[in-house]
Amino acid sequence: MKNTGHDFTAPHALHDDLIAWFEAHKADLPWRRTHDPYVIWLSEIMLQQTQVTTVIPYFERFLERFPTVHALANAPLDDVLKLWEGLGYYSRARNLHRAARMVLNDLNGVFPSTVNALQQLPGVGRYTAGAIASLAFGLDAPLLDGNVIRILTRLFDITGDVGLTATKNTLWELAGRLVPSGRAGPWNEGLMELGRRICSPKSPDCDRCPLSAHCEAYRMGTQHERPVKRPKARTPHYDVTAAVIERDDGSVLIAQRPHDGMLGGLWEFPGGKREPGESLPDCLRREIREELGITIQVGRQLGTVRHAYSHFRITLYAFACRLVSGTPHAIECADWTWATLDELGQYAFPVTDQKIIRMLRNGEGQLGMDLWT
DNA sequence: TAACCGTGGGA
DNA sequence: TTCCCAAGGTT
Repeated sequence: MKNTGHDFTAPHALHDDLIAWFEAHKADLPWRRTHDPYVIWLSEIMLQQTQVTTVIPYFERFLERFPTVHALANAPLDDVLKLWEGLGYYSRARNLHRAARMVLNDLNGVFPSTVNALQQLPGVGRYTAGAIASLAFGLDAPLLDGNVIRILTRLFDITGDVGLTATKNTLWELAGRLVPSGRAGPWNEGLMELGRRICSPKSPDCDRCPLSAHCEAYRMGTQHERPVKRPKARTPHYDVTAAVIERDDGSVLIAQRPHDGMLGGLWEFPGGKREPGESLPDCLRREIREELGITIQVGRQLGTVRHAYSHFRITLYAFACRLVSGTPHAIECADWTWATLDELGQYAFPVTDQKIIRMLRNGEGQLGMDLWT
């Protein structure tokens, strides 16, 4: 164990300074109006790798539609994904739904109330378990997220690479020793609020920081160099095609992605990644044949969408297409259907396909007879 | 362990 | 434009 030279088992000005600042400056966030473990749980899942301002409208809509864990467990997964549409990391929605059913079926509807029991729920890791335990149940549990990592590496001027397990273990151990008995909730939440508003990654506002007197990095002038992390590799780029296959009645064909993997369970215009040397129409015809077992004619290009995912970038080329032969049947997709432009709103789409839909609605990509003349 | 998993905002 | 980053978890 690394000796930080501090004894945090006794009351310490660090705790009082942070909690006093938090009580004076904390924002009025929707999930701070309750201790309902279901509500805290929902907020923590949504807040994983997602900023507060992004989460708020999703949180409000979700809670209105699913006010209790019972309501969530009894809903179809497709309804949950629709409410998650655009929020990203969709495995969170699938795990949330599965966990709700576990609470109902395996735990008699009683939400788990210990760190270990919470961590048994799918989608709940060490951080989220600590957050629910301390914020909903008032337990003396630590948590370690990006904010707390930043604050602790600065407070104690920790130079280890935070991507390494050894450094993470040190930080978890430190976070555990720092939790003030009986005040874990405001302490943990105060750390995250401080990290978000004052101890920011690029431009920490040390002049307004209630902890600057305790901060070793501030004393040494190294706050901009903490935390230490190794740079990540550049992301590759791919060309991707999408087919807007229109029937005579104006409906278009959409396919549901497999429930595991990227964007699992969401709907999209069928298509896929272009192989080296392959033309865009060839790519489209191949992908549609492999996905749905049909042959299409590729018409006019409707537009392009550029998008950056976590680990790669794409340029998506959307084409107007017609069915030539065959009957669609699910091969590499989970499901498929024909839908009119109005009906598309019932399905959950990734943002890229939402942009294609927007093109169609704006008339930028006019479908119909003039495609072929 | 390291790769994978989305999206939007800010510098 | 490009890069980083955000109340992480899973495999």
